[in-house]
Amino acid sequence: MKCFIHADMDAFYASVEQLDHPEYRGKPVIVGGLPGDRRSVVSTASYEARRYGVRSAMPIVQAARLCPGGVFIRGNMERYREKSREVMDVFAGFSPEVRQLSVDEAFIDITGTEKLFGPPEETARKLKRRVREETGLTVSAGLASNKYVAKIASGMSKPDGLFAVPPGGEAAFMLGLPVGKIWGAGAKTQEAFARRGYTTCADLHQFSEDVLAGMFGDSLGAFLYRAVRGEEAETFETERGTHSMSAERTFPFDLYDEFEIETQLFALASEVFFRLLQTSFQSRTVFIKIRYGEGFYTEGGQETFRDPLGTLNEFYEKLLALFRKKYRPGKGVRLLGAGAALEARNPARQGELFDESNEKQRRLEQSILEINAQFPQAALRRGRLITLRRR
DNA sequence: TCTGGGGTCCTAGGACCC
DNA sequence: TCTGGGGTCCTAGGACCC
Repeated sequence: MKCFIHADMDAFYASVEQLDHPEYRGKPVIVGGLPGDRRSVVSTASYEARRYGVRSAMPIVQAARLCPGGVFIRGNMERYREKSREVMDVFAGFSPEVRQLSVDEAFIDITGTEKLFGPPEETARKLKRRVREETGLTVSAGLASNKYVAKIASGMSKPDGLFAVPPGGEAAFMLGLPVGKIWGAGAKTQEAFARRGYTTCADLHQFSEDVLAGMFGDSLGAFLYRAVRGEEAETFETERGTHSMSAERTFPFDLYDEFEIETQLFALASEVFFRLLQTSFQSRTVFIKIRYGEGFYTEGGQETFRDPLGTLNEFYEKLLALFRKKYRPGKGVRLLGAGAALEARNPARQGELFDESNEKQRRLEQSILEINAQFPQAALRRGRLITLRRR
């Protein structure tokens, strides 16, 4: 019998802030932006802040109205990632099979670890204690015979709880839940449930897989059929790798000036390209994203080329061409994004990356990358960005 | 109350090939 | 001389997750 823990940190970013700043403990902490930050949203609200109605994804200005006395913090991803590594190290002490889902949660396969840590519930309690002792943070745990049910169970126990679904009790556990608890059915699917009058998993359980597929499409239908029965989600069974890399920025005020927009595009291209250089991937596909202030309307464009990208300059030129093709002049740009689809580097064609014409440019870009890595504060970038900073 | 940033996966249509 | 069918790659858009 398989046995999994889903471990999910409680209000992770806010908890790290309260750990690092004892004066914030017991206070409503809101990570995501300062009260005056236009267009920022709440990333994490501490449980104290949730009592005021503050929630993730809520605009910061709204959070500031609900909780004027709150401690507002923009956030420090570097620090959260560092803390995340500490937590994951603790998990690794309980099983070699740890599957990290995001910065603050993971599945831990504890199948067959009874001799080392005792029965599953005891193991989960030990894990929670170890996380608290070694990192100063609390974690909620769900325990079940498969990852999907463990994931839902951990959500039932927040904060700092433990919820165990007994083996064989998976379907009964799911059937008692409202459709809102189905992980993988978001706002749109919830609306579709509501239109049809479905409120609990039991309402969905009465349908065959074919009927669900007819209502929701083959893929979602098959997923829902399994989910309400407490069966493993197939997406958890396939190992997934990195397929793309991107950066995007929402501007406090819409941009209208084309030079400024293109300068921002260059900044995004630099970010992505230098991150790309630090991986073992190459890219032949670039993409952009434009969101207009008017109507919150978003459109994208992408293009695939025969040969992999060689230089930042080349990446930027390709993004710029796409942008000029898509952009509707005169419209205010709210958000701009740039990215690249990744593929394994082809060693046979490696030589082409270093062809004559690109070699000088590549060396220059590589040294900029190295200097930036060594002296982050130096921020050595191309002239175009320096111009941007002065404006 | 206007709605972040970084990702993955799915769908649907068109091009192209056999 | 009326236009099959399956596989694969590409593009655009959307749903969903934390």
